[in-house]
Amino acid sequence: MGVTNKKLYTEQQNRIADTFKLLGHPARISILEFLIDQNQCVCNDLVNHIGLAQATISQHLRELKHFGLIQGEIEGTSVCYCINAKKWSEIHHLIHSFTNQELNNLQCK
Amino acid sequence: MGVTNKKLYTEQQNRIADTFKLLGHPARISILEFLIDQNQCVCNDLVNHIGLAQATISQHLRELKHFGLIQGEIEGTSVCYCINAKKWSEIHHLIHSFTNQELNNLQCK
DNA sequence: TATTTTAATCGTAATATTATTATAAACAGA
DNA sequence: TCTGTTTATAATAATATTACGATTAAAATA
Repeated sequence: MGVTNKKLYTEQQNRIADTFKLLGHPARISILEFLIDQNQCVCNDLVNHIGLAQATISQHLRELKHFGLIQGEIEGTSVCYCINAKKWSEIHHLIHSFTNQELNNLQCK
Repeated sequence: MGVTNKKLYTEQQNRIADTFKLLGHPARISILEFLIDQNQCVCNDLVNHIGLAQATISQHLRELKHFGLIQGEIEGTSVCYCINAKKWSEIHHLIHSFTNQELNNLQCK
């Protein structure tokens, strides 16, 4: 138990859920907002801005990176991160296609 | 450890993350899609449709209900669930306001 | 070369989540 | 009333997530 059985769902359902899950932590929301605002930044900027331990920020950055939502470039001793605009757009459309669904004759009687 | 310190983030960031988190499981995506498609349904319909144990479906329904995204009405021995259209719309707008943000001069050099 | 800076990773602990079976409660119908 | 149906909840187990400190690795700088 405790393990999600992905075979019960369609690929699309898993894709949507995985995307929502990635965004389902305030640290990652904060990181993304900071990146959108600042255009780019370095790991240490986020440590100072958010107030989590460096290792924790690094862990969140790794998740965002593995998903392809951000990318990092080594610049000397630091790593410059920015959002991958293509992936951001993909995610936006995927999420929008789900939340934008029309509810027709709802309301339980 | 293992506990998210919500005080590090703004109310809005927590609200957005909580919303994404709620939607971050394929069973709940599947439930919502079924409800959108069928307009309304009963717990047992979902058990048959998804293939999880009844108690597990009930647990997911409870989370969606606590969030206000669905509502249930007792009808004899069963409970008729449907989506709360107002909350669905709120969530749609909240999420959209986040994912729709413009990325200006991105790309790490 | 030695030191400092920066970020990734390892090891670990606390907590949360997901799933199950068993049980209880509420109602319908024989 | 007794029985079956339906759903919720309790108890529990497995796994995932989040956070931290310590360590490592790589590059810049003294």
